[in-house]
Amino acid sequence: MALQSVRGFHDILGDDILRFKKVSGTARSVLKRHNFEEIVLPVVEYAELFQRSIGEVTDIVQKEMFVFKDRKGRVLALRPEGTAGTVRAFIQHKLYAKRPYTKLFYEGPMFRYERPQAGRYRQFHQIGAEVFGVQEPTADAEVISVVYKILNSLGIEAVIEINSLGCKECRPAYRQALKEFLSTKEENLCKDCVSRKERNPLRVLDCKEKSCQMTVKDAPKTVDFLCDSCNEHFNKLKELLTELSIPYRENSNLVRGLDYYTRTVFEAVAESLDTTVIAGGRYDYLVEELGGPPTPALGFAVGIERLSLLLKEIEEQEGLYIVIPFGNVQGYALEVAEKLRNKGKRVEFSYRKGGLRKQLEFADKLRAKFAVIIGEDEMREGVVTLKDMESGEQSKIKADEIV
RNA sequence: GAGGGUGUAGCUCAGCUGGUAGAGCGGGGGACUGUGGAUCCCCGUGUCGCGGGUUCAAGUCCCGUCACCCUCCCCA
Repeated sequence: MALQSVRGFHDILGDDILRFKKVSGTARSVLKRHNFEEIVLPVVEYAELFQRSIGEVTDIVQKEMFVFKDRKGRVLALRPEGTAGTVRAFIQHKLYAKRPYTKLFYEGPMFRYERPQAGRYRQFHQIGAEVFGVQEPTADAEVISVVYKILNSLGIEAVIEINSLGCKECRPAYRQALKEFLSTKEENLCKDCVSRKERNPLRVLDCKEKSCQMTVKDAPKTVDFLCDSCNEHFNKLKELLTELSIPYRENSNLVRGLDYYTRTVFEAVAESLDTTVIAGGRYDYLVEELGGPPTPALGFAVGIERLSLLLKEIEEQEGLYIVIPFGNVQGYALEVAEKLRNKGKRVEFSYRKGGLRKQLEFADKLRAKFAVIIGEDEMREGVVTLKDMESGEQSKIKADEIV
C-alpha cells in the first residue's frame, strides 16, 4: 500500500490551515486580553495522571488512551486532554505559592483512540485555559465570557449551555435520588443506560435515546439538590452572565464525561453540527486530589478542528504582489521584489516560464492583487508597470514609489 | 467496540447482464519573448485502495484487509 498517514492522524493544509489558524489566533487574542499566560505542556505524561484525574471508569481512560511503556517500563500515555497536565504543572512548579491565583492557557494536539468521523480525529487540537485559585463565580463568568467572545469574533453560531453539578456536600444526595428514580424506570431505559445507571447515573441524563430522554424529563434535577452555597454560586453566575449580556441556556441535563467536574459545567453546542465545540467547567477538588493544596479551579477547551468546520469564509490574506520578470531583468526584478518585501508586502517572485499571457494567468491563479511587470523597457527607465489585477488598470511608476 | 455506505487519472465522477479503462475540471505545452479573469490547438499506461479466490478472461462476481464517510458508544 502507498505511504499513508496513520488512521485518524491527519494533515492540515490548504484552506484548512487558514481556518485552523484563524480559530487559534482568535482564541489566543481573546485569551491575551484576559491576561492568560501560555504554558507549553508535554504531549506525554505518566498514564496514572490521567487515570487519577479524568477518572478510572470513564471511556477516555478505559478505551481511548494511547498507552505504552518506554524502555524502562514506565507506563506513559499520549495526553487525551490538557487539564490534567496543566494541573500537574501547577502543582509541580508550586505556582500556588507565587500568586493568589493563576491563569494559564495551552494549545496543542490531544490524542484519543476513537473511531474517526467528521470533526473527530485520533489526533486533534485544542486550545484551552484554566484558572486556579478563585472560587468566586466571577471567575466562572470570565471564563464563559472568553468562550462567548471566541465564538462571537469567529462569527460562529453556537449556544452556550450551563448547569451546576453541585459539590461534595450536595452531589451525593442528588446522585442517590437520581439512582432511585432511575431504578423505578428501568424498563424505559436503553441498554446502555441500564448499566450506566449504576456506574455513572448522571450520564443517563444526556442519553440521546428517545425513550431515555422522555424518562429523564421527570427525573430529579441537579439544581434542585444544590446546597446553599452551590445554589448561591450558580445564581450569582447567572446574574453575572446577564449583566455581561452573554446569552446562555440553562440545561439541567448537561453533565460532562469527566469525573473531576464540580459545580459549574458548560458547553458551546453548534446546532448545525449537533456537536459540542467548546466545553469546560469547574473542578474544585482536582488539584488537591493530585497532591496539591486545596485549590478551586476551572477551565475550558476549544476543539479547533470542530470550530474550523463551522468557519464559513476564510479571512482574505493581505493582497499579494507578483513580480513578473520579463526578459533579461532578473537582478533588477529581484531588487524590486526585495523592496516590496522590506515594506512588509507579501510578494511572490514569479518563476513561471512562458510569455506575459501565461504570467498573468499565473497571477490570476494565485489571486494576486497586483502584478508588477518588469521588462527590459521598465529596467531601462528605472520603473515598473504596476497592474491592478481587479480593475485591469496599469501604469508605470518609479521602482521606489510602489506601495 | 457495534451497524451501514464508499474506494476508478491531481479533483468530481461515468464504465450496462465479466472481455482487457473514459469525460469534465485542473495541470502542462503551443501560430504569442509584452498583457489575465469562459480565444484556439495539442498532451492522460492510471498498482481501477490492497491481497487472495472463481473464470479462457474481473474495474465489473466472491472472501479478506486497509482507508474514508455516516449512525451508535463516547467526546473537542
